[in-house]
Amino acid sequence: MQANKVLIWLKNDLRVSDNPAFIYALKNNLTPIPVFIWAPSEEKPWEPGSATRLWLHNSLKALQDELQNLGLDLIYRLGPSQKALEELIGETKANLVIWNKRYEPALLERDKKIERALSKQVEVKIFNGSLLFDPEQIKNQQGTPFKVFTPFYKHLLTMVETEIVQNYPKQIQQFTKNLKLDFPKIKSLNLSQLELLEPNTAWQKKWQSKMLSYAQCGYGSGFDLLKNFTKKSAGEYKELRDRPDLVGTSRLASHLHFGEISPFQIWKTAQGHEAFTRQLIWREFAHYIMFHFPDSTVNNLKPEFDNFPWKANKKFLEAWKLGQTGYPIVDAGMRELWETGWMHNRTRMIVGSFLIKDLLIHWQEGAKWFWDTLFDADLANNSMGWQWVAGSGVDASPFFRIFNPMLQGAKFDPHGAYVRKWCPELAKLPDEWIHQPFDAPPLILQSAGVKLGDNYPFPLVNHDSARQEALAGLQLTKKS
DNA sequence: TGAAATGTTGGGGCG
DNA sequence: ACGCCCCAACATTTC
Repeated sequence: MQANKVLIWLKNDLRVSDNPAFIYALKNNLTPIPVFIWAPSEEKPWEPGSATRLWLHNSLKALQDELQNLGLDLIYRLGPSQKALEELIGETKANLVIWNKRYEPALLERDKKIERALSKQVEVKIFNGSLLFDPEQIKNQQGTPFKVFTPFYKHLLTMVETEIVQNYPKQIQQFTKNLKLDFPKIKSLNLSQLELLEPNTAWQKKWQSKMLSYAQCGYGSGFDLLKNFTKKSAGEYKELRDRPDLVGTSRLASHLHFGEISPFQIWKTAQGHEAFTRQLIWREFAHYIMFHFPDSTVNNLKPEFDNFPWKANKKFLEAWKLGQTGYPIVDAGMRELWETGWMHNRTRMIVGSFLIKDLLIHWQEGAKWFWDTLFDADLANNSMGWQWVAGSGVDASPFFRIFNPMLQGAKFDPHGAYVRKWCPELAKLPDEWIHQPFDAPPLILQSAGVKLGDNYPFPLVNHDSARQEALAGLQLTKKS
């Protein structure tokens, strides 16, 4: 007897293990037909950025291999998503369509429409494959959404324990033994026909090939990363995670974002390393806030910040993007991002504070740049991170908490190794001046080969006076 | 998941 | 010996 066929509409769940949609199909002896549909315009206003496309291309390639080992093909189509799905239903005679949710506001809305439309002809099932808990499940005692992290965290901790004990592990291997697959012939585009890698200019092409060398995609490399991290670094995570000059973080963010690995798998594997697993709950919190406050990806959660006298200084913004602000720790971070598609979390906070509170540029500009250049660009995390730094979000850092780039540098990059790596023109400066070349005696600069205004820029602004200006601007938000 | 400004304390130098 | 000042070290408040 032929098994019934089920369309699995893949999104940011590019794995087979612990993937609720695949598990459902295999548990019920259905032949899964995995489909990926490229429809970037449906994600507006946050269409996939440049780094996202590169990672996605490679991640799909990795998944395709993984699926082929199971005897499955990955079908590629172009959007509109609804049309593509309806055509596939016709071609495959599938009577069930399933997918794992995405929580971005535009996609939640799109998928609701598609669910309504498809339900007229087939059964539709929707799972959560990317969060420990669906944001809809979680309410405080008053029945309203949590707005502060700590109570949210405590609330989730108890739920996570129960959930893991009851439902984990959900490895696909349990189900593949009895697979009797008869995968149908269906026409599909090639991955390259999706044109995820279509640079417009020569420099984009160069940027791409450089960036691709940093993109180790797929379930396998993600899981290796996790295992190594748990074995070697997780114990020191609490002490080292704030040190951009050392390797102290897991670097799992992009794997998690694209669903190459599930949050449960990470939780389970890293269990007991509280400082680390706590970060997973921050990710939950970010998605939770985005779900309950969908316009927080574009608007201040605290509306009084609309009154802040932001500056639209293109020159400053460009200098920030390229790592030419004259503040070494800021420039090192921005150059690391541009070069590798990743930036250390501590440096993300420093460059964010600098853009907002020293250059007085709106956090949306920073969010857009990160969105385009980060491999791990994730709408929930990105929006929460930037609103946190700006002080305009829920449970955010207060605006007046302004990072001093020299002190942050001295504290978290004490020997300047991080700065020396990404700003080689400063490499010969002694530790004492590495985070503030503009204060160094001329002779020291000279012997280190640093020529301010020539091979390294003068500071765009003076931190002390910029800070005063930011605090004055804060007063304006309190009026009216 | 700051930093600066301001306040307090206590030890030591010194008249 | 004593009071006074200085200032480092630490604590508290403020932005």
